[in-house]
Amino acid sequence: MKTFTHPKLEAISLSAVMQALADPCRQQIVITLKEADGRGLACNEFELEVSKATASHHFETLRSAGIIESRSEGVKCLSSLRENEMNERFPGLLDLVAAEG
Amino acid sequence: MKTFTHPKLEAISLSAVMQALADPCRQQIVITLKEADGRGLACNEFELEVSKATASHHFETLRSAGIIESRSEGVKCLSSLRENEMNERFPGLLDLVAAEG
DNA sequence: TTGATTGTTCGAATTTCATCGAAATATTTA
DNA sequence: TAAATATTTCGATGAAATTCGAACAATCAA
Repeated sequence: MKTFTHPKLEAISLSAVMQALADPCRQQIVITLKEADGRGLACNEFELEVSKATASHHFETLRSAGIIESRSEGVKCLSSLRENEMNERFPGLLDLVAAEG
Repeated sequence: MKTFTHPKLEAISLSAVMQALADPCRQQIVITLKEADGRGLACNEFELEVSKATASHHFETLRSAGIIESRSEGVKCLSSLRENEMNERFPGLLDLVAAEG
């Protein structure tokens, strides 16, 4: 069973977050997660036009930047937005991304 | 006399803006411009720890992303934030950067 | 236990990015 | 006109990011 690590709120850097959110594929992930409204989504619930290896990389990028959190559940990996924390650290930022969807 | 081109408001993309703002050196430029409160600043008024060639590249990146505008004045190049336009297109985004300063 | 499903990790190819020194350009000043 | 100043452009380099296929690992279902 794979476990994921997530940075603490204070350790989240603007540079890493901006970098992560600059990619259209990762923006799409954030938009889809926002629509899911807190429910954790598995990788195949995102309509991404990249290989699973690439998708996995994008989730890792968003996770290490502090934007999403992931947990294993059975054979799946459920991801969700760290929306409250992101709004505390960078108010309004996720909304800007969602507004592009 | 060098003239600069600036993208129209509608042509400003979130990806390009995020990408531009992900770099610490460019964040510093934005912070300094915000403090200048609308006054155009020449390159040497920023305390950047990079060569002039690199600095020029960073200004170009911010310019083509739509974040700053530049104009030649004599031998200098004065840059300023496109703050009103950025606040219209991506409300609050520049403030998030400034808050890191 | 065999197979199907889900996702990660590895290794490699390609592209993009940050950086610099040197040369070029434009403007002002002497 | 020559020198000084401010910045861009060029060409190169090394580092980082994106992408993929293939191999691997874990779980579930038959």
